[in-house]
Amino acid sequence: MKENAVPEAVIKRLPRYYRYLDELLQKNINRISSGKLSELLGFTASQIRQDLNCFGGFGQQGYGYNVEMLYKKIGAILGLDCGYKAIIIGAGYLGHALACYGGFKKRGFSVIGIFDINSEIIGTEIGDLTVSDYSDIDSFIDEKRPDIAMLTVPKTAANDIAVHLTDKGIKALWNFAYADLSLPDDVAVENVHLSDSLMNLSYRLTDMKTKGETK
Amino acid sequence: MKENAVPEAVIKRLPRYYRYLDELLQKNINRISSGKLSELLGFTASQIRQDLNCFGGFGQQGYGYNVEMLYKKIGAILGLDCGYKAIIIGAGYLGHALACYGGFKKRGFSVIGIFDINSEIIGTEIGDLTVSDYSDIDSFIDEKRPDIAMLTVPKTAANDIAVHLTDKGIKALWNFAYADLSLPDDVAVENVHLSDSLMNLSYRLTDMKTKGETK
DNA sequence: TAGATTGTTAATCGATTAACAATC
DNA sequence: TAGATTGTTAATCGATTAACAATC
Repeated sequence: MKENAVPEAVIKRLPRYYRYLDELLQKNINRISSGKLSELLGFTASQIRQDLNCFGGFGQQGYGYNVEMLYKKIGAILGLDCGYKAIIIGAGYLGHALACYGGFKKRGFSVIGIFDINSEIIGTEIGDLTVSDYSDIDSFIDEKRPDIAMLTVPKTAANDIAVHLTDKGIKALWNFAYADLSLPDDVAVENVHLSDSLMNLSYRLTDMKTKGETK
Repeated sequence: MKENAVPEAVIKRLPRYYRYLDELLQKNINRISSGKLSELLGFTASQIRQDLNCFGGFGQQGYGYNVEMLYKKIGAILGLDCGYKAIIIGAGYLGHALACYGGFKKRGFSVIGIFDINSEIIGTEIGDLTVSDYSDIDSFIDEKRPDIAMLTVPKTAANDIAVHLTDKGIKALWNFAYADLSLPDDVAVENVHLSDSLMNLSYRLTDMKTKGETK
């Protein structure tokens, strides 16, 4: 029952397993070997067996893996069956996009509130949510106990808000602000630094061009 | 002049260097040692020296690094001085968010067009751009020669659009659709799979909770 | 010159791949 | 049983860290 110290690299791959297993399920494929998964995912068969074995023997020699069982197991490992409730802080375009995206719901997350400080936005409707005043956040958290806060606020405001939310007991932050948050380490922070991602793309584009010239 | 095979891990760290060097510049700090950078960035001093040396000797023994010079060098390595032009395909909330975000401009990118197929959206204004009809994309590309396409379209449409754009000569795709694109390998693709990111956060939250119980 | 700090080599660590015995 | 495919150990590879001579 105690599966300690799963390598970070393995965790990063789990969502990808989950997505492709979902696709297999939808095609009514209920059995798969590490070799076939390898073709599909682009990981080596060896790596796949190694990865899955971090969590226990999910397969069967001579047979392979049961797709549905594997899908459920990985979902459970990822915590997708916990029914985590999320709030969005910042109702700009990005906040809107997150509120409207259906894919999260499909993976077991629910967005139960969206907040802003702009009085022109407060009260407007986004899907089935109404934008609330951020100054009401404390009582909301006390009542509804959200698990995850999605931060789509300007980077200057991000750290103060993050500190406040974690003081109120929120243990997971999905941070879209282009800033690093300073928080106690019993808080999970996942940064989505879009500028970093774009610069990475830019590097590779530039690198390809120079290699093309050299050739 | 030929600095081959820079490790992927180093590239991933470059945007972070760039961001913190920018902050140092804004504080008028123009000299920094790997030790100080280490405190700031959370990389080890050793790693920082190793990283920077992939591109040549930017520092000076007994002195450290010149912040402005380093900032410019890293910017150049990332291709930020190339003045890359981008188009956004998909003018939903996410497309809007990207179009309105000022941070890309600051890093040398310009968004020169935004496209959609929804006739209700076509013609509306987003910042200083007007949403164009995606069916006009070919002539636009021929005329304006954008370098990067940002894909914020439904996952079912993503691959076809990606293939079309790369056929038209676009060599870099920033893909926000939750799908993997099948493209020739002279095309740079950077995926932003937000669901993966959220599941990663979910894993860590879940993992923390179980560890808390065990303790 | 003496002190500081890089550039660079060597040692360590972790992750990936290969191989194969176990077993369904 | 024979064939397939896992679970797992060992080998390889790459990335990080430590150490220190070079040198500003």
